[in-house]
Amino acid sequence: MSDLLERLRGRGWRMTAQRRVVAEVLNGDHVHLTADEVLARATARLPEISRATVYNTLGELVSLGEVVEVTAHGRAKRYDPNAHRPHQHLVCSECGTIRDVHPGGDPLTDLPDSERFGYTVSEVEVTYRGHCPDCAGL
Amino acid sequence: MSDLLERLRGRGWRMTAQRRVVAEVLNGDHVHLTADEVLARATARLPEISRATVYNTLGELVSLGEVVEVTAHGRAKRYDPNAHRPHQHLVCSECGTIRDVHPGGDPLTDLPDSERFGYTVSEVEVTYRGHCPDCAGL
DNA sequence: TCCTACGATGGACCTAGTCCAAGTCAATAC
DNA sequence: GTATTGACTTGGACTAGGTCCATCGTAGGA
Ligand SMILES: [Mn+2]
Ligand SMILES: [Mn+2]
Ligand SMILES: [Zn+2]
Ligand SMILES: [Zn+2]
Repeated sequence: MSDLLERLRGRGWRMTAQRRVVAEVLNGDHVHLTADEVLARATARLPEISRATVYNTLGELVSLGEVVEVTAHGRAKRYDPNAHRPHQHLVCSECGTIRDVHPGGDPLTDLPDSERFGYTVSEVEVTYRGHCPDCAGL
Repeated sequence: MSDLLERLRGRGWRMTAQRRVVAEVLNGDHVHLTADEVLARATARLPEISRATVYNTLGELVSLGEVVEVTAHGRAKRYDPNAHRPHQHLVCSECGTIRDVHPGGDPLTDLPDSERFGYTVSEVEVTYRGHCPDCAGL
């Protein structure tokens, strides 16, 4: 969405061509790209963009809460712009394909106080793993 | 436990000094070591053991289901010998300390069929993140 | 005791990601 | 419009975590 760019400008983000293309590449709702995939797509629009800038920009978007990092069992992290609707992920352990899933209820509240050991718990990441229809005929 | 070694021998595992020390190092219930930590402790007992062997052995223990891998947001994987009692993890995002937690119920059944998209879902990993008591005074 | 297939070794290699000194430019001020 | 400047970008070196492989060693069966 271009209102992502609006929001960022409103937060005092200095708008550069590089940041714009990274934000554009992440446009959409079922996007789970690796940093290298973001780089490839950004390079198609702005050939001189560098890897370091892609990593910097992704890191900033994450700390602004506009993008969430999805960690994937030994593979490269994926960057998910769908940060405003909480959801979880279903990953094919064969080919790595990711689907968004929305189980009911907040998994954070499933953790009773007696199991928190004085921690301030602020986040929970749930990853379901299995085989996608394509990989099922293993 | 030494009955881990028993079980492994029963499965036809060829018993070597290296495999024995790796299994011994992983002895215990609240153990979440990285491969490098396993290597360091194994080296203390058997100085000539190699990094490759530690990785090989950990990989085998994982595929035998005797150890589970815990992935940790950009840090090194951790190896958890507590594979027979299902549990989840609470991680301090500051210092990386891990606690075992046992929320009630099977999180796998929380995912309705309508949210499975034809996948054969076999596994779920839940990671709670927050600050441990020591790191709370940030 | 001998044999051999399975396991161990160490060093090269790889991928994902971080860091840095130097150059560039967006935004503000005039 | 021009000057200024600190924030942003760059490419390449660097690191951590992990894999691969040719060769050597040995556990366990005959
Ligand atoms: Mn998602
Ligand atoms: Mn554990
Ligand atoms: Zn698949
Ligand atoms: Zn901590």
